[in-house]
Amino acid sequence: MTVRRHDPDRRSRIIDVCLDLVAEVGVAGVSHRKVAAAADVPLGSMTYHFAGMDELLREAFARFSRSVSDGFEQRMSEATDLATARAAVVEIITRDVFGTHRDLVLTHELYTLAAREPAYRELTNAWMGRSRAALERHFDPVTARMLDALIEGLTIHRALDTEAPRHETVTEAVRRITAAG
Amino acid sequence: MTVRRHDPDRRSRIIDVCLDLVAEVGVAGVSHRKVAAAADVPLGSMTYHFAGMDELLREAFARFSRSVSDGFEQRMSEATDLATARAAVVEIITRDVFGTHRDLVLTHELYTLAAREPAYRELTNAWMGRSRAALERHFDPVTARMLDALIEGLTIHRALDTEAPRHETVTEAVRRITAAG
DNA sequence: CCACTCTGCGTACGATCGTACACATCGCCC
DNA sequence: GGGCGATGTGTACGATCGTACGCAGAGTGG
Repeated sequence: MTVRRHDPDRRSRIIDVCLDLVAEVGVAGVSHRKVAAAADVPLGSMTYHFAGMDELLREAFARFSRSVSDGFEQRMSEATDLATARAAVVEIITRDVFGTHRDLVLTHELYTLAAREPAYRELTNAWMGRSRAALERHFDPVTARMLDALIEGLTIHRALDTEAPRHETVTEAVRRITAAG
Repeated sequence: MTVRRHDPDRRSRIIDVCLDLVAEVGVAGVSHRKVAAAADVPLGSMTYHFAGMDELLREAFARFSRSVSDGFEQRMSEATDLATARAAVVEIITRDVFGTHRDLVLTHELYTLAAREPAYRELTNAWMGRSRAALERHFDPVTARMLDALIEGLTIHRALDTEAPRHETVTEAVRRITAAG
């Protein structure tokens, strides 16, 4: 016995596995036992590292939202002028944000939690704040707000509507919003 | 004993109570027992009227999405020209859609389910289809698409961001999207 | 007015859940 | 090298879950 006595990344690995599990079965479907099994750690390790499921979920979604924001900033920072900034936004909508099914599901799980519990709303607030800040490197604040909302709506409709908006539609929508008033 | 032998609206009442309960504690938090208690029906009545929790949830969200769509169509049907149509969209964003906390939470719960299970995606598809059709009474199809996405994004950001977009921002965003290309 | 069917209910069962807690093992300091 | 915190683990408990199932009444045809 006594395998893996020293496993310093265990806590972090649990968080990652928890995210994968949430993506698969939803917040409603996760349990300490399932996470423990998926992460290949004993059940007692859950209560040792996390005070409860809430703490684990909050840390998991904090990590998730930070990573998405990182990608967003990265993409926007590569733009140099209006044209490339517009193109970056289109890229974000059609590729980045919900590029994987995992990200799509996790985003909605987070929104659902945020809609009900203020603690999670802090995460979405920070997320949206960073998005807007990144957009404001290229657009005025009001336009950035609109763009951020447009990105949100288009990505959701891309994911949840069988007739996804065509690429030209996305490009045109970004053009209209970013057209000088 | 033997109270309420004849109770023809029972099934419908269970569905309504289930929606309220989901709004309160989330899909993750509902159970046959809690719904039964809230609806003041015996536990056995749950399995009698519904094959399982899935069936109950699906019917509940079908009812919810239909009622939201009804309100959307109602609001858009009252518009008579471009100006009133634009105003109607602004009204929808700033008042109707997530006017109540209940609607906000239920919408996200539904989206979360739809992101993972195709059965629920049929509901969101129908919902978005009806929204677009209502918008197309006043705008061309491509613009209707963009508008629908914009409504989605703005309502979400209104709900999940402490710094909600101001009313003029919403008006301006609608104006830009609906400006003739 | 009896018997039979069908609607609806109470309860009980096995599974699974979160959490607590006693115990094993390791690294370290004297 | 021997004791002693610190770290990590296994198990057991009470609660809650979905669901099945036997039974009680009400309605109805004869």
